[in-house]
Amino acid sequence: MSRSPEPRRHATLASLAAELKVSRTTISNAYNRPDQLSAELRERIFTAAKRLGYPGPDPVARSLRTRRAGAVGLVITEPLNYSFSDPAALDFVAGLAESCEDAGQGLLLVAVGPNRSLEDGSAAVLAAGVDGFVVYSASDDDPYLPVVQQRHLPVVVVDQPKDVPGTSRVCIDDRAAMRQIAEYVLGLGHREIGLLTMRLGLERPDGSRPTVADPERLRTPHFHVQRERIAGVYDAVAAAGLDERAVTVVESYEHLPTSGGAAAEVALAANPRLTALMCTADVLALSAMDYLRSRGIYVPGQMTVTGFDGIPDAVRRGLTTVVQPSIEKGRRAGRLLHEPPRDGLPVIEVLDTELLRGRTAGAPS
Amino acid sequence: MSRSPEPRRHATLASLAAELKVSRTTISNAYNRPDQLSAELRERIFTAAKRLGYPGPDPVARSLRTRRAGAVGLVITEPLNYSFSDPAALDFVAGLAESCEDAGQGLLLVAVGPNRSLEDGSAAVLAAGVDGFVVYSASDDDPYLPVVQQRHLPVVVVDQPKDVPGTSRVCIDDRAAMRQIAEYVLGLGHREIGLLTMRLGLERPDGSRPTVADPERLRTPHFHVQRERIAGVYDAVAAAGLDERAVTVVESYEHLPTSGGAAAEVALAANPRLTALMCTADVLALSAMDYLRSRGIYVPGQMTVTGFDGIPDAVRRGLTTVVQPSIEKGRRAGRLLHEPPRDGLPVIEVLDTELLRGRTAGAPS
DNA sequence: GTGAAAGCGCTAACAG
DNA sequence: CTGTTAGCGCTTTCAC
Repeated sequence: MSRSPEPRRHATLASLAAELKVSRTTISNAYNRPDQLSAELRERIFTAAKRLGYPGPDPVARSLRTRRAGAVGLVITEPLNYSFSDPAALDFVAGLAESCEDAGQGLLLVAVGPNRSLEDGSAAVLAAGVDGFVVYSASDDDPYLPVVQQRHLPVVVVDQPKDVPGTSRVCIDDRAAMRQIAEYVLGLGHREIGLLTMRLGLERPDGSRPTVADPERLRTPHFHVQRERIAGVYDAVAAAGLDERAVTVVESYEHLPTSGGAAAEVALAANPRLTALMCTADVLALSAMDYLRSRGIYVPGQMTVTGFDGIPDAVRRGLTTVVQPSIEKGRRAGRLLHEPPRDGLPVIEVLDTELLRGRTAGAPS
Repeated sequence: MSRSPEPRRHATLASLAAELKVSRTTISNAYNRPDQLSAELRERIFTAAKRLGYPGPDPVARSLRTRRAGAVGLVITEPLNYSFSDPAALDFVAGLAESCEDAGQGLLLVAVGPNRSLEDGSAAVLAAGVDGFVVYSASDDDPYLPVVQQRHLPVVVVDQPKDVPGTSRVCIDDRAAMRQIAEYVLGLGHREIGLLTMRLGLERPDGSRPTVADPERLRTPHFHVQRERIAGVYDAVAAAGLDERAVTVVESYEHLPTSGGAAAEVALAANPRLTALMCTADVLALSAMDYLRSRGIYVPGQMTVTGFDGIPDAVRRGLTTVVQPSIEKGRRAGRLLHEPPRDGLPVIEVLDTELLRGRTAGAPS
């Protein structure tokens, strides 16, 4: 395989300088400070570079010298197929990517996932050539967060965990938003409500069937977001003067297209008198709707269903839900890293949500 | 803001070595070759590291030394909202991410996009600290490809462009797959076919309304994949002994949820006798179906609709389409980078596709 | 405009 | 098991 003038070994800034008999500074300037040398010389340098196959200053060496990597690390602990199948998470990533793009920064997906051991994942965090991290929706006891913090780089947390000292966060008021939609549902007259939620803890208990969560479990401190959303429902229930037992919480451990249906089934089995199924995520609600339809249960006539997130699919299908600005979350997280507040103090940005009154909630039959 | 024992400036391997009065090698070994020193010493080092806030060897410096960045660069020229709204593209990214994760490599989304100038985008490619690149579905004249090649790193191209010398590629046989589904449609008896396709060129002509593509345009060499799929239809048409004019090609420049409907409208206006709408992407087909329904045109009774990709939504809605293994494409692309063939020769991997006979194709009315 | 000197923080031989 | 010696390829004062 003979190619065109293959460079001896590998062209470097120094070899180029030697070839042209100019100083390394001059070559560096040609790439980084065009105004520091004559246009002709610059041209001559670029020509020689092309001839020698010199691709320009080595990014890694430059990073070492300038102490800037030009990239942001994104740490998502959830399995990738979780995140890539949840439109809300995806929108977040898209927003973050957009913001990075605008700032000319790369976005590095850090190889942290359930396929890998904690050790490997930590190594990946430690080995990431980035200027800062975004940690997306981690559980309160996420093992990677300490590792991220160990890097002493700027960090922005999205959604959860709450209360990471010295760290900025972008989030919504999950509790208030959920309370609002719960009040709406209660206002319609529902008194027996199923609440379908994502897993509340990092561990995956027995198998993977959804289970009814007992009050004990509802208090365990893991996923702050789910907890807050559940708390929002209880807030509304209490405000309406109802008993806590009006709510049947079902926890789904998996994140499949059918998970919501499975959870709905469990909820209805646990309490056949339910007239409303509230869900902490649209994907759950849509799946639950599919299930209900397959069972010939009419929505909203026989069953009210609500979601959370406001993903396009849900909006299209008229789901009554809470719309949260997922893309904007991503953008904000990026901006917090790219243009940190002057005073260097951590910031908490709480974004607005909106109750979307769709066609899936009505009075109980 | 007074913190706990804040390190003087910034702990480094050298400062740790000095502190502990051991050689730098020993510290390095503690992190990279645990078997090269006693367990106690290693422990002692880690303890001191924690105390000084030393996060372990600097990734960038290590990369410079080892000549490995531990990350793969992904170059997608399409606008991000394109890619993030196309489930097939997304599946590809998920597959690639999965493969990177398994290999312990990061995945760097390179800031190349329409928001940025060619110059900025090139700079991003040149500045990416990666060990190789994946270029996803670029047009034949994509301006970033030469820049990627300039880096002299391993490159894997996905789908297109074809014929990049010395570069491996993962793809499917678009032409044969499309021919197959076209033959199926023709076999049902259709003789006037609308073919809805994504944009064929990099530029965006007048505005953004879909347009009927003239034969001239069909020959312009830009997006190889679209071209091949169109060619597959013409193959089938020719094999059936029909005239080329049996096909009305409509090109959509945008990539919105409604683009397929808009293209369908244009196609039907151009030739009201159409009995089938074939699409080069499921997203187009699904949107076209929505449009048809809104116009009271029944599928497949009054209009046959077919897609391409086999995205979950399409499968769920019973679309007749070609299923391609998007996730596997991503995995393969990653593997080609992580475990390159021994002989170093470029490889072309052609993945299998499958015709899915759904519920949206029938005999013409 | 250009060059010389001094590292950025680390790892990889190779000796001891 | 530990230390010594050399850089990896680049940018950045600071003189000239």
